[in-house]
Amino acid sequence: MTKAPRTGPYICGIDAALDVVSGKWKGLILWELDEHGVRRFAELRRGLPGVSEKMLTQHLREMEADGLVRREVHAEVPPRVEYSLTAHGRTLNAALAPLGAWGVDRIRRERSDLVEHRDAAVLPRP
Amino acid sequence: MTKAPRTGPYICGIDAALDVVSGKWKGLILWELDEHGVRRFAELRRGLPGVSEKMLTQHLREMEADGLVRREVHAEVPPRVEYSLTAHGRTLNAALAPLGAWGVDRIRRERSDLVEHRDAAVLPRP
DNA sequence: TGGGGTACTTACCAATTCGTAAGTGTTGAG
DNA sequence: CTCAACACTTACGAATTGGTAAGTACCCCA
Repeated sequence: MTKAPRTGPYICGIDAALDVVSGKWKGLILWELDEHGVRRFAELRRGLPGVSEKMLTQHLREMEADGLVRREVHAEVPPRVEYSLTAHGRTLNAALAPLGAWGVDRIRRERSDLVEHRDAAVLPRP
Repeated sequence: MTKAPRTGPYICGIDAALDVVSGKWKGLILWELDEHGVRRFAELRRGLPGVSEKMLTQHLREMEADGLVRREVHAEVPPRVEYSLTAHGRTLNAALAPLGAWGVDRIRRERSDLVEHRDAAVLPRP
């Protein structure tokens, strides 16, 4: 089933913002769409390694309902659906930038603190 | 039980940052501690209306393990435990500020869009 | 003697979130 | 004729997350 529509008002701005961003892939979806401008479903799928079709559609629908993502269906065959950010979605991405910077900094700290830690490389995207 | 230690590396900074902030009350805890500097357990409890003791301790322990919160126990009776932000925690709060501003803006939009909407007032804290 | 305040912990349960796998219907390529 | 690609939807179940309630141990105040 889809996401519960959140009962009760928000307590603060962070609360409201985290409500639309939390979801296993939403941050990445935002990033992909901001990077490429327009993406088709299968392109997003390939861009987010490990995502399932179910979660991708579910997240995209929620983000559309939240006014972050625009969904354009072209009545063709095979079907073509294009996703892009709305103006509101782009402002969210901008607001997330400092948090992303904080995150990469944190990753850096972790990797220098921990000695026993030689796994896969991290792509330092914002 | 407590939180699973997250398998696999982070994909990007947002990913890493959201990992430490997501949790029903963590944003509010950060805000409370930043606002007051130092808070005792019961003070935090009173500051977060609706939180249970279990969730509060659980979140505080996780945030301590993540290096965001400092916990000082004073060997007195009755017990006194003081919580405050570390430097790292304060930088996180700074990085969250734009997101908070985005959130209040979003709340404002919502409330002017929706007509049938006359419930409790929202405290517009950052 | 009884109640409230301090800071928790534990057990159990409910709700939410995520993953896996399969099915849908059409088209073009081999 | 068969299979892949497109963009999904549905059913089921596991994992994670959060809520409720009770118990702990000690003290102060009335």
